[in-house]
Amino acid sequence: MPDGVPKKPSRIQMRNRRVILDAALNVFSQHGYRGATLDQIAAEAGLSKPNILYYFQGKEQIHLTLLSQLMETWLDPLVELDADGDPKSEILDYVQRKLDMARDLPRESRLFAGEILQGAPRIGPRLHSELKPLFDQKCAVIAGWAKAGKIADINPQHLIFSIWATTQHYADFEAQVSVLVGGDPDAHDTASQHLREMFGRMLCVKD
Amino acid sequence: MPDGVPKKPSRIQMRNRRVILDAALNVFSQHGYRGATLDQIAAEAGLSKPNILYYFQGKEQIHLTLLSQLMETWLDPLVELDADGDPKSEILDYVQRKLDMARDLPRESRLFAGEILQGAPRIGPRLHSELKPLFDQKCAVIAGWAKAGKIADINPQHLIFSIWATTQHYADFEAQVSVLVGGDPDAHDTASQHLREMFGRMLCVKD
DNA sequence: AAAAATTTTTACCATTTGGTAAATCCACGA
DNA sequence: TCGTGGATTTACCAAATGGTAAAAATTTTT
Repeated sequence: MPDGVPKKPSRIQMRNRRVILDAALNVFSQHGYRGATLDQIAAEAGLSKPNILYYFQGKEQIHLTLLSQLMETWLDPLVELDADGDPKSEILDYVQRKLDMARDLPRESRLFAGEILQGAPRIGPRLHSELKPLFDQKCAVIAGWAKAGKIADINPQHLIFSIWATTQHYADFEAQVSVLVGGDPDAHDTASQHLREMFGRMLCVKD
Repeated sequence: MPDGVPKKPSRIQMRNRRVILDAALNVFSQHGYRGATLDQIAAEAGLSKPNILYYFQGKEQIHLTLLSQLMETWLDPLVELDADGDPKSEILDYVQRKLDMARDLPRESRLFAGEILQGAPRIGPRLHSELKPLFDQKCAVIAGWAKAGKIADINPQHLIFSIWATTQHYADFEAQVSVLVGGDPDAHDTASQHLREMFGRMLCVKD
């Protein structure tokens, strides 16, 4: 048998790994890294603690696996921002994709927020190696649009920060948002309309 | 001696309480509630753990004291939003005050963010009793300005959310921001200019 | 200075928590 | 059906953690 080549995971392995990661996402996103316990994760997954540790080397590895998987999903909307598309609608569509993600993946959003809030102790390196290059590239695209007069002359970096901040706010600060605008079933659409209006105006080229 | 009337705290009590709360703010804001330990707080404060517990009933009370004190500071910029002032500059000044707070009180911002991120388990009641009434009141003020044609017809609730999100982002996501725009000494001014531009455009009454 | 009150330290304790060793269970191919 | 390797449980453990009791030290009051 060739060494170093892991054999393909069995059906049970596939299922349990997924179950554990899903349970861990619930617990980590709600309580943060140190606030989460293996017992909680095990209970949520319907498995025993030693059984969890049969599939993952430890608590940190579970957390790291989640963050790694998340990275790709998280950057995807920005990857899709097309330099050859219509500038204004490219950016507004990006806003919409991020807002939809905050609605559809609030646990992931909070997991990421918690990690950054604590100084990115575990995902820091990937911010440099993965996020930074993509960010710089897309900033250059936006700067190009601005220079060409296709959109207003704004600061691309801070524009992206504002998009991240406003969209993720609805997931990360949901506890506060729900207190202040509780029970509105159309909340997502209202937010979408508001952000479209805001960033639409921001990008308009003034005469 | 009259019962229930606490005598005034001594000089030592005043000093140590302040020292402990400052140390706790450092630790809680960096590691979150459960991630923080009394030993860490004690070390940071330069006191022994039992001595900490001589001044506060327990870990939770320290955290709660911090959040309580923070509430006032946190709402202050919004309190100052004046219904009788010039609408556009009132709002832009509010943005500026919030951004300055993110720069000057990043620990407080992260403490608050961490609490909300985890579902506001300890400060939840105060969101209802203190934040909500103020929020509703100021939303009404802004709605009045919009109705009177003094500013664009925007959604006041989501406008405030966007202001909170964009300003606090610089404190709460500082680990990410510093990776992406590292080492710019004028970062705060650049952000200020960007937000002025963005919210200024947002509020302009279109013809 | 002596007494009283407050502050600090020393020495603990019970529980929680991440993790391990080894025995047992079980699915599945020969 | 029986053996085998993967999957699961049982029974632990050491360290960390929030917290306490009581003695000792220090400050304040008389």
